[in-house]
Amino acid sequence: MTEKQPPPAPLGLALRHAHLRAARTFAEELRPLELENVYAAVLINLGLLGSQTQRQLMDSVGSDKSAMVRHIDSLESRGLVRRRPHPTDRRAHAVELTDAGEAALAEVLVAASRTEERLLTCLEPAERGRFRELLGRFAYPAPERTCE
Amino acid sequence: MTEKQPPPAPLGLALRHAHLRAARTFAEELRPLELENVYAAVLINLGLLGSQTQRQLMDSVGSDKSAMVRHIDSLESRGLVRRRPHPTDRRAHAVELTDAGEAALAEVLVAASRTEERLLTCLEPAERGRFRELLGRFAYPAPERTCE
DNA sequence: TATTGTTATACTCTATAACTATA
DNA sequence: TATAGTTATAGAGTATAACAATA
Repeated sequence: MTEKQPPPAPLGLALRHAHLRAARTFAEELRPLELENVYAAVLINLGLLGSQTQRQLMDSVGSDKSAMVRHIDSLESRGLVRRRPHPTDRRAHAVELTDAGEAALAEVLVAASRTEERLLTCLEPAERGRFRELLGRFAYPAPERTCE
Repeated sequence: MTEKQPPPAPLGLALRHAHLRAARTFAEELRPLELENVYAAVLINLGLLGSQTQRQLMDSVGSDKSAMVRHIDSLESRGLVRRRPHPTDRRAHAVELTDAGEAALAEVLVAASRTEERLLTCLEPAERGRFRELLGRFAYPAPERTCE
């Protein structure tokens, strides 16, 4: 096989590898909790932002709406979240953490911070904040015309 | 629903959104070619690195080995790649681009560079190289003990 | 013994579309 | 008319395991 130095990987491939690496590390850290990455992401979002509609959770977690129905079903059957009537929109559900969900979230946050610590050892301490900041703007572009 | 300012997203979630955004943009640019992202990634890798085993392609594209079998099957049935006997390892296949594959690759590279241009408009020109560099080290950590 | 590629399985996600009840 | 949530479907990916040929 040809043995060349790998040229700079295409941006999309680098993002795929970065995401795979992060997802695998997170999955390892979550294994003792018997929680999958997506479920952990839902709990984290509910913890950060409080009660959310399924629509909001879709957007913040990045799953589509039928997947989100199943995720909430699973989390609800495990007693970690509950669906409540939305106070102003009768079509929507307000999904919120139960007490068991709050407890699970605390463990998830520990797993998440251990994950980030492991992932970021690749970068110099001074670079870590810069990377997060650039990644944040790349991942969540402001809806201005500078960013289509 | 609670209306707080979103705190800095967890690293893993930001990577997921970043990858989703890139994958969707790339899929849009690839639509006229009737090629899916993974197939394009295989072609790009073959173009960059020359003939590769399926094992090598798995690693560089990030698919598992049974998925890679199907990808190569599809690309081969479209006449874009061919499997050749590996010169030194008789278990392995040397996967290489056909002439039609080289032609398709040229179009894929145009789509890829348009994609990157669109994606990176979120960042100031001066930040783009920095982001790629940090992302590259994050995604492809050197196998030293500084990076587990 | 370990690895490359192949096949098969079960499970999950994605994309799509319909449907309801609301807005 | 559009949206939130639900359900159903087909297609593709993932994870796992087995297997043959070869290292």
